Amino acid sequence: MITRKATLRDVSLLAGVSRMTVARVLNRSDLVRPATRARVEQAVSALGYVPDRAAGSLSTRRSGFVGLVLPTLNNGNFASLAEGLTEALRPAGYEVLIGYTTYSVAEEERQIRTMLARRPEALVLAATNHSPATRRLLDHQRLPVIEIAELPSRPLAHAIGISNEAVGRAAAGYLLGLGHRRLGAIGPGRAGDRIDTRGEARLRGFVAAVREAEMPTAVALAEGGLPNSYSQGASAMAALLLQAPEVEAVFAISDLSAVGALMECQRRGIAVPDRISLLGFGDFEVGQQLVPPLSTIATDFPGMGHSAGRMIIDLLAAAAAVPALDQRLDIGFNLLARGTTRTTAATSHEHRGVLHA
Amino acid sequence: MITRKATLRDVSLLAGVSRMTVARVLNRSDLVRPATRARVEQAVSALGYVPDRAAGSLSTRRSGFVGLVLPTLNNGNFASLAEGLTEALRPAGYEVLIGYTTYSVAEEERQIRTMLARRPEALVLAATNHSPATRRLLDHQRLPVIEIAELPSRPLAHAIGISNEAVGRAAAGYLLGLGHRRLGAIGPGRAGDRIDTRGEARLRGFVAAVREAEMPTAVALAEGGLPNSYSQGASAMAALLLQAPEVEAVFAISDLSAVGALMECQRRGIAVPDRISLLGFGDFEVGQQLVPPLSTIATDFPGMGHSAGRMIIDLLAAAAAVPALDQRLDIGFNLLARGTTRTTAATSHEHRGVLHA
DNA sequence: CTGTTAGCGCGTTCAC
DNA sequence: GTGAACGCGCTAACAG
Repeated sequence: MITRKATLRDVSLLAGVSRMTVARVLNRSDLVRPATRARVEQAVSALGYVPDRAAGSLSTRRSGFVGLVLPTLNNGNFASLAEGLTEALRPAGYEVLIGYTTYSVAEEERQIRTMLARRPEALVLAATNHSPATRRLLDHQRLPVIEIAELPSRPLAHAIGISNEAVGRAAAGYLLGLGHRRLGAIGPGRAGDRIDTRGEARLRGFVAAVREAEMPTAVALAEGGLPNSYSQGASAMAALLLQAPEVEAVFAISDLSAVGALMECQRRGIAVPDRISLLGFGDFEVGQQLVPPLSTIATDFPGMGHSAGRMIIDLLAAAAAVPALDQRLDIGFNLLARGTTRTTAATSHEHRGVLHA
Repeated sequence: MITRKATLRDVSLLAGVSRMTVARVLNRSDLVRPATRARVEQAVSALGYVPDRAAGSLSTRRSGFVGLVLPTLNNGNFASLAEGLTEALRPAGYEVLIGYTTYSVAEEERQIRTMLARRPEALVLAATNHSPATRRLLDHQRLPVIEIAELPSRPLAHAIGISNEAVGRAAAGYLLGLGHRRLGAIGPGRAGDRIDTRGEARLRGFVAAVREAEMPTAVALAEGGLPNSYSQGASAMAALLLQAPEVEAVFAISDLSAVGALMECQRRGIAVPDRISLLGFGDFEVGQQLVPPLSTIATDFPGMGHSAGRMIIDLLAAAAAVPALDQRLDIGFNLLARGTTRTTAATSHEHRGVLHA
């Protein structure tokens, strides 16, 4: 048994053919005689040979990688997005290289730089505020970049997602429509350069819409920095109740915090939705099971990942042709009125988000 | 502006030096005159040059990758494990390449083969039942393999984790110690070749211990296949109540199913823990916030990932020296008696898992 | 159908 | 301090 990893040459020697023939067998070219092919395949399995893609990539100039940069792995929505992207890309032979930034802009820059060294064929970014250096870096590479889960005002190139500000506005509109007059929100915390820009956009939209309706609004931010979590939702709810004891309806930037807030209400004997209506975002699975089930705003995270994958496949196939125009795909959102928001005859239970195709 | 991606040569041409000098600057060698270095650095940033690691790896024969194969991304415990591993490895310059198998043995084989083509320097596997082909494949590669989150009876090499069977036994022992006599369990479903072997090991341990105590036990498996989820826990609980209406204490294979089960009880007006004690596994964050807070068995997933990272760094550093013996690290577990299990004077609230060092 | 030649972008000698 | 030559393992292009 040889002591280093088997190479194409080892296989070719064992099979008594040239390296090129082995390569043909491996790449399913049908210009190889069955008998030769069999000898090669036997040698491959005898040696436990696995082709070295790094070497192959160097030659073909195609890495087979698509990079995905997420704020965190520990969030079901992003995990679903990653799975959707992976599944769309797998049939086309691409692998997804996942990095996470803990919501830090500086860390995003580091991650992207590290990924670029692996020569990804496309990049999917779930953050939308990038450092100037990141923007410059990306400008120099000729590779498709898709921003996802938001529709940035200053996009790098393509974007697939929703307007998080519109989500916040929809939340406000819905709660006001229910007849609530004293609104509140639970927003994401910050820590250093770690910022949940999408969450803040939802919060911004919410506050703006409430102000425009000339209603009072109170906001409590989760302490202890990101990522959003159940316990932060609970303590933010406690803070909100201190600040605005008469609050009637609360929009939580994430289901994670909404669940924590709901539990805090239960511990305090505050009836939901009778005394306080509660609305989340993200449609996390746990929300459906809670008693009462959580009202939330849903958007299709696996679908976003999948769309990004399809877009990448198209973009890469058409790369030789006309350079594509930057695309912008709004996948919309649904407000799911379940058990934590007061019901009135006046409100429908399905509120389609706007779709700018 | 050049039209292809910048290379070392492009930088060297622009800076008016040789490629070697650029390489020296990039690799922080101090044998370069400051003035030369400055010129090079300027050229690098002007071109937005990022070194090609695939080419570098080919030359150094070090990919800088560590592969991590998970059952699913959509599980907080595995996400934490991945983050722990990534953080331990980052300072040493390794990147983590994550793949997931949806609990399928065949898919694991495919994933591992794909990863091996990227020449990882080590592999961390969160599954413990591998196909014969996978075992053969791994035998041919000379690379450290760590199985994680379980201590397999037939390990490939190194292992870091817990005995999931011991977890099940501890669950049974604890519930029996509380005075419960009619026990039940909610276990993982199956679908085709998708199997949650760790979950099944916990279930096996639980059932064995109950039988040894000569008590009756009922088991309901979640329908609809993997992964485990909140809704499956709810429906499994419903099935269990049908099958064994008088059940007094239930062990759920995962907090995910435990939460679903708890909610199902709330919907049916079944008092927890007064009528039924409920115990989960995994210490998911949501459990702490629930009312009542979920009793569970906790183990340190980020810590496991971190330990694996440290082990890999050590193994790789010592690679030249003596081939290391296979290591086996039991990180133990804690039973956290919170609000969903009946309290008796006889039980302590901390039950340390056995530690076989 | 099969083999030969050249080169992908970088690191590692060794000279200068 | 700096540079030239060779090779990592593979594939593209052409020859036979």
